[in-house]
Amino acid sequence: MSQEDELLRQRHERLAQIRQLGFEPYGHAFDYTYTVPQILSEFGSKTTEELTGERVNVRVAGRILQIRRMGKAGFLHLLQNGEKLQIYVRKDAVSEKTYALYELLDIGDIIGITGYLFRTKTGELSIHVEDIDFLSKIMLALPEKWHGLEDIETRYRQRYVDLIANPEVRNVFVTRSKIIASFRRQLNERGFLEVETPMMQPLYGGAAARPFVTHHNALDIDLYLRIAPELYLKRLVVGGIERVYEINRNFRNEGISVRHNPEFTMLEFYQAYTDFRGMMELSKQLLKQVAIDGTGSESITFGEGTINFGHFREYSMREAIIEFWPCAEKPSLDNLRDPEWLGKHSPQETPGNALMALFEEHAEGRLVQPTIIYDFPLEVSPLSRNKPDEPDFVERFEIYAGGMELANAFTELNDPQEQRRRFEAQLARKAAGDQEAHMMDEDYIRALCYAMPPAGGEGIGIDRLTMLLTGSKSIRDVILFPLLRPEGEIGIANRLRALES
RNA sequence: GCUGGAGUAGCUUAGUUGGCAAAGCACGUGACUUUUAAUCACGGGACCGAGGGUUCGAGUCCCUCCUCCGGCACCA
Repeated sequence: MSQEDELLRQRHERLAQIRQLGFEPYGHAFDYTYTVPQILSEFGSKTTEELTGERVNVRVAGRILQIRRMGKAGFLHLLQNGEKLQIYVRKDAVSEKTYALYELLDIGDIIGITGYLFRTKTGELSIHVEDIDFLSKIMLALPEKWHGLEDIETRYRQRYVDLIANPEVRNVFVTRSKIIASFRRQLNERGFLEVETPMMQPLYGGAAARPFVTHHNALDIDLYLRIAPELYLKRLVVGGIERVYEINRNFRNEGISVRHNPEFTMLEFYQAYTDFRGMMELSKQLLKQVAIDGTGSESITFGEGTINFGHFREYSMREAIIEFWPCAEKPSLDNLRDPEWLGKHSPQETPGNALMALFEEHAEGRLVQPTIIYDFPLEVSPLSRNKPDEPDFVERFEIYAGGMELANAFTELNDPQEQRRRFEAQLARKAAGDQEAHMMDEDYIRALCYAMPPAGGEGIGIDRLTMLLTGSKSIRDVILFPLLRPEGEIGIANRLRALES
């Protein structure tokens, strides 16, 4: 018999013994008076004398992480909400039935404890157990206590085991939640309305990306999972929702990397009567406060250095290319304005695309400290307003930190004629084979024909920001269930069935 | 898609030039009523990712495939 089948059989047998003792091992409520973290924060500083002077009775539930049995007594560690508390069971302090249950407990079982707080000889705050409720039975073996679960594939596939074996993983997702809560609070305080717009769209747009396609049976139409909410949110600005935001998933049918997951979370917000300069100011305020709310400080450690969200450098795209040019003979601003020079230094088909490619090649990865890059070429910005004094460029900026693009913002294009021309240019690119070119969205143009107020808009990648604020090197570490290939036969159903026969 | 690396017991790992697959934790039995990776004794547990091949003999060498990780490409 294999090890795993042997363990299953042992635990199946123990389940029967627990039932024989009169415990119902699944699905009944347990009224606790404290959680483990509450006990630790409330009584963690109490002395032995204080705890014995005024006895503190508690009822606590949790998962057994460790058992140290010593004859007619034993110590267990309970895990709840990412924190551990020791409990102490001794034969002469509990009923015969409770002690019999204690002897059947496995690491990983979930139990409820009734008892009182005390400190052990070595000073550890613990619960002196008076009664045990059995709440749920583990059937499989947890990873070992010292190294925990290290296999990356298992950690992602079985995040539930990862969270038990590596309790610190929980902190990443606590921080992620704080980041999102901070954006919500800050935007709500500024009068922004949170909305939800379609994730399944008959036409996709608002970004350059290939979509996922799905099908609605009753209507018999193909739908696209959205690559961005942008065009819907701007329809709402037309409709008079002058400050609007959405925090939700985007789906892009492209490669996977340490910075890319096919579904990812984006904050997009739009504000009427401002422009990209206004969005810059707002971004700085939002990001600084999010860093504080998420980590307690505007300055965070990332890799070997620190990143300070209290200060943002600013370069035009051309300045950044010059600043970070890899060799001593740097190009001049005039070089970067010269289509011929750009054509010689990049295989891209247009000067704007060439400039963008040079920026991404030389500058992007080196923008570790929060940096605002502004002045984007028109060709890579189909939804941004032109710069009045330089019509081949647009009023757009991106924010980089930790060598990654975090945010993208611009003065929204609200001229329907110009928007029509931009869509037509995209259609031409699509006809020429660009699979990521935009589609013509006539309803969106119709909306602009009802007049959209001038507005600034911005998108912030929540996953990447979470990476920075939690020191995570891979986007998979900030997504609970990152996309992996299907696992294949697991076989647990067959093994459970075999236990019953 | 291209390219480098990894896959050995439930977990974490070792495995020499090709020669009987090891260890710690976990598990089982026994001892132990304040332990801290508890301790002590004994025991069970592996189709070495899958499939082929070379060989008297393959965890080890060769081929194909699967999964994961990193890089490139694509993208935010």
